Amino acid sequence: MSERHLSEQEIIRRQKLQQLQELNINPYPPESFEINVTAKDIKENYERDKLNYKNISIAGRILSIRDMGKAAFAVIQDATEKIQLYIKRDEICPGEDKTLYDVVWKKLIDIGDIIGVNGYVFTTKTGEISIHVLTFKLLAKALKPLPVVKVDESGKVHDAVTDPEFRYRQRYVDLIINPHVKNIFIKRTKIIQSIREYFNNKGYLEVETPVLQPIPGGAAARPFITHHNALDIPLYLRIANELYLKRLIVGGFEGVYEFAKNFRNEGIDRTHNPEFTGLEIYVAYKDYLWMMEFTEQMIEKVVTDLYDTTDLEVEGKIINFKAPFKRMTIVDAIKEKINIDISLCSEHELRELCKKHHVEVDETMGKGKLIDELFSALCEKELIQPTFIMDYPIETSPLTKKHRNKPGFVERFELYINGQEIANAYTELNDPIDQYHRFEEQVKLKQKGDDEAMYMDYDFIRALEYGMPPTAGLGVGIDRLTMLLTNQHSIQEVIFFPQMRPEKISEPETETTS
RNA sequence: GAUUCCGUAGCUCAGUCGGUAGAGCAUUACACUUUUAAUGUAAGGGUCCCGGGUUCGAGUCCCGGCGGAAUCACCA
Repeated sequence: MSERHLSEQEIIRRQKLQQLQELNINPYPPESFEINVTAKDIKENYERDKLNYKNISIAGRILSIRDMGKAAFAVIQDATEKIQLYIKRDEICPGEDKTLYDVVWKKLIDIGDIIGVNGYVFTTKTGEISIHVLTFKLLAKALKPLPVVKVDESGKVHDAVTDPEFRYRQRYVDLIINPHVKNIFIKRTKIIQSIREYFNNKGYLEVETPVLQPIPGGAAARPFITHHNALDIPLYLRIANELYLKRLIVGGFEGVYEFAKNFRNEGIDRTHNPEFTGLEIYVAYKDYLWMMEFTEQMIEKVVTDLYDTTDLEVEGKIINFKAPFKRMTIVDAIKEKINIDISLCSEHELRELCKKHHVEVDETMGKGKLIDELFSALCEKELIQPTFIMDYPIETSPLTKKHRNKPGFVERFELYINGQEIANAYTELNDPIDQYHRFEEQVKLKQKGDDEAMYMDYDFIRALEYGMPPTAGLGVGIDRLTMLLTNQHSIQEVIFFPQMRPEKISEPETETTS
């Protein structure tokens, strides 16, 4: 066991812990502390209904203390809000013994400690709704000092902890001291709840499908690989759940969806985390045109549930989420930019176009990929208002049904908002023979060295051979959608514990064991 | 993976030309019965991210590493 390096303040707090125990105060009591009110409730309703707040019980974490001789003020924060406490020595210590105030409160209670209090609500002479404390109880002693963030009269925040490394590694502290952070995550949950409600109201079934998959399918991405000892086989963490949900459509469910943690073994940046949340939904007897309406209504509902409006300011731009959204084919989107119909271009001409517009290409890229690159470079960033981009080239969409009247293209759309891809949807390919050939193409790509090409999945083909009804499917990146709807620039701000390099724990010098 | 920037007290940050390590908050002690960035007086607190190099002397300059951020690349 190595001795942990403790700061001066940490040593003092450990000494206080001992002193508390010597006073027969358990710093970590086991029993429940019953509360009957929240800080938010008090702040919102006390003025209207003062009689209801004569005998309250509330618990929270101490954020600041202002001792003033024989009385003191403190601020505690519960799950909802901050609220001020007023503590008078002679009220919490009515007898001769003033230990509880002079020693326990003034010496042994610190910022960061969690306490429960009983008392009544009143308004101070400066007009702040506060709790007049009659009794208090220590519920948990904090051994590490909490960073103190102060807000002045004008609302300006002083000494805010903004260091991203500190905030992400110690998110628990971030959530305590940066109230807006908590709000982002509450919104994230509301977004998911809103979507779930939308689906459930339509009678679709929420399901669970495997995270550990013998063949990682449904997307083009490098998987994480692991090993199952008992079966002695490799297993992959899912990169998508698409193929399993479609198997359920084959099985007779007519609407299934899943909020799925997916895993991709790729770079980490502002918009990518190795594990992220995808939502996928499949609805039988529908096509991608139906799915477009379904999607825009879903997005409009989510925004309205969240903000009671359909206009949102994101990165300084007003985005209007009122359905219907603009629709445009990928061919038209590019034509609008460079006045060339790329559906008429040969692969060689596409390559020249890419060069002309400084789009990096390599030999392995086919027609579909080149069109995709052109679109990304020329159009993507400018799609600020919600826009469906439709009818993608077939090469990059191996799970999508061929377009009903455009050879070489598929029935696929992506929804772009604020220059970001938010959703991706198809009329699903349900022709088992076509699907088999598409997989074969992917396998060829894999053999050429494309480590993101898809694997052949014979069981999925077998499922399709039993017959899958015509189906529309949709995938939504929940993290990206949350970023958009909470106006956050980085995915790390919408994931509680974003992936980071492990902290290096400096080991003190130890004797090498033989 | 490339480039740029950053790393100093528990937190937020200064640190000049290379010359004994600084402030505010927090902490400790004392005072103070309606304060609110409470106040007043005093005190303690440092692996200047790590390792080399240059130098009489390095928080500061150079090289390497570690960690983080941004941009780019990659990720349809």
